[in-house]
Amino acid sequence: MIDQRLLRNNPALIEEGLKSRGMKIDLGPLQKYCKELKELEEKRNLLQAQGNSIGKEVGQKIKQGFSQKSEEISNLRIKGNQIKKQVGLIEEEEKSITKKLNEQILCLPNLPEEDSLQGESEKDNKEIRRWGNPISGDHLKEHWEIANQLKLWDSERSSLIAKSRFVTLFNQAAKLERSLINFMLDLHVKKGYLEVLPPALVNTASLTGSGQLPKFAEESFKCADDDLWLTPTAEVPLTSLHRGEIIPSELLPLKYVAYSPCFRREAGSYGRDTRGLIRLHQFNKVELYFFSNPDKSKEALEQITLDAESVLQELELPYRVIQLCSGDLGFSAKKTYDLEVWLPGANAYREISSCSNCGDFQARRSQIRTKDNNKKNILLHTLNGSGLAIGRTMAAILENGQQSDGSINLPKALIPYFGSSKLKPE
RNA sequence: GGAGAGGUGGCUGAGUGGUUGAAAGCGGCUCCCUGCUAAGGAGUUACAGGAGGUAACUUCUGUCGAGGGUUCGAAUCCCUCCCUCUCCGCCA
Repeated sequence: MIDQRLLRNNPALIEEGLKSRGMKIDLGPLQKYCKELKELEEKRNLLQAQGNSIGKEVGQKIKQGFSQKSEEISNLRIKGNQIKKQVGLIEEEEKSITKKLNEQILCLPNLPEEDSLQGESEKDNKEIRRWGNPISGDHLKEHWEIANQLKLWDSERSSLIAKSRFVTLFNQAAKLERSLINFMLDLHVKKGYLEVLPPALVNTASLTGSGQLPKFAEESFKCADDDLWLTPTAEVPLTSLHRGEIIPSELLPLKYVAYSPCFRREAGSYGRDTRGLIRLHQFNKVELYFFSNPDKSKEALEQITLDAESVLQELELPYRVIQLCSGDLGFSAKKTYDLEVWLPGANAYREISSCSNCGDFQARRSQIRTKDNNKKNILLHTLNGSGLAIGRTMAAILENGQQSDGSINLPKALIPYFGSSKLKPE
């Protein structure tokens, strides 16, 4: 969420930030709401102070022996009632303005980092570095072709069970999925992350806190009879892990790693990536998360990105690191690096991880704070990164490890988890 | 899902309408005493937000699970919800 103080005092700065995301927005009305709210609050505090002193006065008078029915006391009562009415009116007004304000302010995205990479879209993103030696050739198959030959999964049966864009893994693929989850969790725990297994269902407050609601309701699956949604990413429960807390600065950064299934409706992507493991309604993901001191979050983003990269390196998968330009940033992000893995069958790099510094955006929505050097409460910064998306990792392993005999060579790091160095035709 | 009990400051726990933001104890902090430690003594100590001040601080508001209500005044009375514990039912 955008800082209301900034909105009151320096809306031009916000407009500039939003413009670099390609948004043109008149903040005038919002600014007006904020100012009105501030004035109403001051007015209400004043009245409440008066009301409080009347209450005290009545108490004192009664102690002195005045009767409940004496004129002095009934006069005070009348005065108190008047004040109460006025306060009630102000509160109603505050509520209605707050509602209007929230409808809009909760839909404003985060502002890009001050010295951010400017650009309109994907085409303006910048490659930061590459790793590994990508293989290529016309004979190389896409991962769903490999899957068919090795009988790794079955999409028709998945439609029978659920619908399209779900997958049911069999045999070697099921085990490989499980191996990848364990491998990634172990790797990150070794680097100092605390392992968490959060609920897969989250409430509306959690989704609002991390930025998915209210704007992207159509992207998540909602339970009909409860205030619960299927989590679209472990970023949501991890943010809410500390919602409303003030975390002592000496405990920061808090580093978490969580495995979770992720559920996305993928509304509006009907034609895209219909085959294979790239775009599904349900997929598994291992997520990295930082609660950071505000002045350390820039370094933290580099760290979380390196930690995500280390998974690809251990798995011997070539990749590149892309910095997203301002126009391509996600809703909650200030700065983002995407990791793109090489898929030789598709002859392309595909996103497999997204590492973002959200600054105080989610922290403000979720009221997660820490103390600064003067022991003042300040919002902390949150960061998240996939480490990694499991399905896409499996696709990359299949495509990169394919051999002419139809088998798949697995990365050495997986052998202890999978129990074999190859996927073999049945 | 049903029945009962409960949710108070960092912790334990008292408080059922009136200067109660809240007794007491523990813990924390400061000072004193003491060769060191232990013990002892004196004092101090909730949190959040706003306004003012460079600051120490001053001041206002709110907060006793959450949200409403009654009242001049609510931790205390009423309603709704959430959570915890015990028992029963169901279930992996």
